Amino acid sequence: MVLSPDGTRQSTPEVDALVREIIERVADKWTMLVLEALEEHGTVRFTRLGELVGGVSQKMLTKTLRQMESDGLIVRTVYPVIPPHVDYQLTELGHTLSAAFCGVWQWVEKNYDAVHSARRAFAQK
Amino acid sequence: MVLSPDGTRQSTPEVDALVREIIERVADKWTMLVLEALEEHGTVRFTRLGELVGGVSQKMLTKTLRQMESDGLIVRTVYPVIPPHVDYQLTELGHTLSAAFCGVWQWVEKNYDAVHSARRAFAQK
DNA sequence: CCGGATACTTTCCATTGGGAAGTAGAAACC
DNA sequence: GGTTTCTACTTCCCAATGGAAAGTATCCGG
Repeated sequence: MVLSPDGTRQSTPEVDALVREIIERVADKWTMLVLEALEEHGTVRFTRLGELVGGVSQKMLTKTLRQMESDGLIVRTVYPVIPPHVDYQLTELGHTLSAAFCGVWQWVEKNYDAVHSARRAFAQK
Repeated sequence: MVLSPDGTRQSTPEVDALVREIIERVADKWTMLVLEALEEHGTVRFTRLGELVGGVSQKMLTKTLRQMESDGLIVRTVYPVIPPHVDYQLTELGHTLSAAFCGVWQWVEKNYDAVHSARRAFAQK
């Protein structure tokens, strides 16, 4: 691995591409909302998760969860019973990503007033 | 405004809706990439910004920039000359959002290896 | 008078995403 | 014994979104 004198990774085109690809995956509203829901509620089943996230179609919820599972952010546990029982929870990696997003949530909670007044000001021009 | 004893805002359905709406706006790949490009390069013109972001169509770049302007994240300055000259820079609000996203960038730089190996492991099942 | 420069805007088409209905299979109800 | 129920999807159809490329406006330099 290419390292700078201070031990951090260097910014090579290859690394940039990898980082960029993850950013595009992670900067997705459903991913972010699922992350939040799981962080707040721990282990949650499919239907409940849909309710917690709110406004998500089952199709997109399934897709988002599969992606997050494949990226190592969540664990999907299937109990082979009928009716089906599947639940989801964050992995350690998922928890760390959730923590990284914490600053963004705080920013929104702190600044939504500012954004809305900016919008009003912009609207009447 | 509704405040908790500790002075933080309470989580009411109205506030949740506002926060949610901003999250959906901000959790967008182009918004995040534009934010990053402007944070790193300061004042940038349209075409250059497109190059810095990379892979963005002019249509989406325009749309993203207008949204960010309306949300008070960036300032758009038009110099009435020909050929046209327009440049963009972060507002103070934009800088604070960029700072909030800092943790996410760091997370990605630190963990993209973990994500990619999770993907490989997931792929062969 | 043609081409170049810049910041869009428009048009056309492929992809994405929402809504609703369908699927599986045992168990509980009538 | 037939029917409804329960959950986690999957599929189908259609509307909305986004990309690629071409068009627009305007002046200046050759």
